[in-house]
Amino acid sequence: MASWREQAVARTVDPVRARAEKRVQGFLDAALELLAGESGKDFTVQEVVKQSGQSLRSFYQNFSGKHELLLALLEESVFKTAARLREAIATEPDALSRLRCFTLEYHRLCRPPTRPSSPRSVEILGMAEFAQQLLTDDPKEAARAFAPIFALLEEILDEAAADGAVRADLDCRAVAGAMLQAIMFNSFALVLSGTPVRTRGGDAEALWDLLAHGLTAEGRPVSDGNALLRNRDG
Amino acid sequence: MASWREQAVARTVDPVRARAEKRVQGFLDAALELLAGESGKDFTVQEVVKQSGQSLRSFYQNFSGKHELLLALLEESVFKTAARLREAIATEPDALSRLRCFTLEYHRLCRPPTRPSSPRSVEILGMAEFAQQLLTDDPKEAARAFAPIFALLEEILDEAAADGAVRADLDCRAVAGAMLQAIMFNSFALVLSGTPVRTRGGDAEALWDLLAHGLTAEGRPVSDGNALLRNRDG
DNA sequence: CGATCGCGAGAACCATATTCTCCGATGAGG
DNA sequence: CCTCATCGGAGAATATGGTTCTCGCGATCG
Repeated sequence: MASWREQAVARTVDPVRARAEKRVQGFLDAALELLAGESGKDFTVQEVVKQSGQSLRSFYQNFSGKHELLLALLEESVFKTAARLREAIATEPDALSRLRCFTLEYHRLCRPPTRPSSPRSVEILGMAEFAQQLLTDDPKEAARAFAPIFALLEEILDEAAADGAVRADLDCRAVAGAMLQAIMFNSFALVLSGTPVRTRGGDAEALWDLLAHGLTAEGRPVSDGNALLRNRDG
Repeated sequence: MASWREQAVARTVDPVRARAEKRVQGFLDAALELLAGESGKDFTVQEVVKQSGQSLRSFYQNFSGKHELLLALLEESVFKTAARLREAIATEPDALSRLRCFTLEYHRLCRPPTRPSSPRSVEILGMAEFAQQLLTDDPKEAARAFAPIFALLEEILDEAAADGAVRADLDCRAVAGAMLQAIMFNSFALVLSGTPVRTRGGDAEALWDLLAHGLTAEGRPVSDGNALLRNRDG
């Protein structure tokens, strides 16, 4: 085989690729800094370029456009988040507890920081708008981007179903989708109900309660951990 | 009282206002046509102007900007939708049936038409993106815009709670918010689960099943009407 | 009749994404 | 060391879409 040719090519190509990836990472980091900054989302390509100390041309050489940058950020964010969630649920004893833990923790990660100075809780935040756009404009890409978290949740659901912790007749795939969207966009629910931005607390538990009593076989006890639901006038 | 002065003023102002409202309606109708057209959302202000046969200046005289046009469209759409839902649930015998009917019907209205040639099912469709933006950028306005539908759902929930058809410890306001967002953005759930665009059918019932078993007291029978849930590999 | 106002036509302006053009630096080959 | 090609930096140019401004005509009102 003529692998010597490949080798020769590789010798020139590899360093180039390495530099390219460093550049890409530079843009990604710059974008993250801007997301973390007070300007929040709505950063412009020019800002990313300036922040990264690189050039506009470099940007469009490494990314086909802003869209691709955002997609890369989203995928990175989802990947890290999935890893973090895996850690978080690792210590839970049974499938139902893991399910609850997943719900509460992911809900927390999808929430804007209570203190604006919170330590870079997640980078997803500014991505929310883009994520929504992707979900409507490019379902295929969106599904791929969220696959890590989705797979994790589906795993847990399958376990729970196998354990008999949740109803056996559930379509785990469909339910995982419903749960993910319910958790990610729970803030919409709060807004729709006119809940002022404070009075935040217990909403994760309320969501879990709603989901759990929909997931749990009728007579079965539920690992609530608390009963924070209160009546409207209470 | 100096109502004669108001009268005098009114005599000049009223026709002006009337013409203004006709103009506004013209822009609204034009926008709806564009939404219905194949170009779908993403219409530009210029297109609306051209379609309406009016002038750009008129537009910015009647609307403070594109944002306000979209807001008006959304409010109109929500209002009509709420009315339609009220009709739809009117014939249902009990609160729980009304709840189920509301869920299925609103889900249907929030769904892109299965046949692209469906008779202008709802105008909300193209508004989805704007609605999301409003929900994140201007919670107060968003809550106001969706108030008609929200109020309707809360009514039904209160009735259901009074009837003992759903758990008594539910915070109806919070649950209404969660239900609305779950229904409106159920398409996100399908996308996240990687469901291809076909295979659509039964997802409204699946959602209702999930919600109902979370809303219904444990041992209580549920007005399912069907049991379309199937296992993933089924 | 004349002044005022509404509004059509469209140019002008601004912000952003995207592309293009020029040019210097760097590194390989002679 | 010299030469040349490629990489990539700086930033001008272009495209699009929202928003504002200017002009002028015609209707309406006093």
